[in-house]
Amino acid sequence: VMILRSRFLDARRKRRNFNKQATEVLNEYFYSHLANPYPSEEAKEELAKKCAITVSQVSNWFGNKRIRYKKNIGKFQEEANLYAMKTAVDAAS
Amino acid sequence: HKDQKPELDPNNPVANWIHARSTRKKRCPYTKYQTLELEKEFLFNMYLTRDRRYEVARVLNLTERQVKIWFQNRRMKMKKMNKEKTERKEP
DNA sequence: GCGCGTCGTAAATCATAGCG
DNA sequence: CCGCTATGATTTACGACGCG
Repeated sequence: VMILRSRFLDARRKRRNFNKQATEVLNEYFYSHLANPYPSEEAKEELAKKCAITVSQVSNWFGNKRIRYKKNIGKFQEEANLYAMKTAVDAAS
Repeated sequence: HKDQKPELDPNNPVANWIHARSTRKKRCPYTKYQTLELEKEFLFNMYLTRDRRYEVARVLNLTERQVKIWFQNRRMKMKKMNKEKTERKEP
């Protein structure tokens, strides 16, 4: 019984990657708050709405992003520059 | 020649991300048997008495602290699952 | 003060998507 | 089609803080 249930729950691990614009929104927030990339509950709800995903998924994304960024800052440097530039352009316009 | 960013250290922003625990046990995944028994116990009751916790820990070769924390995490998981269910029906 | 509760998270691990 | 890694989700383990 428990085995059946655990298989059912594992089915939730069926996933799709988030679409490009959702990832853009999340990355924009992450890199524009790089000194403290911990969105409040309200900010998470707003991001969730903009990305058409759940608040839990937003939390998962930030958890994964923080740890993976920290583990290898170099790998993300290019991405960081890209989003820093983008937000600078947005601020100018 | 220097941009005045009061709160941002461009070379290592991670240094400001407070959480940096050093003396923590490495996570060790429990066996299928341990998880199954913990789930059965959870089905029996979501909250442990002290005696029950001692027994479960002894039988599964876990510490009482591990069993306590497993139940805390399991309750959080259940809460999350319930929330997801109700949110997919109401709005 | 102790002891166990929740909440949010780090870090490791899991499972698969999806690319080359 | 196949291996590999990127990615989203889940699992242990705590710190912070609350309550009786």
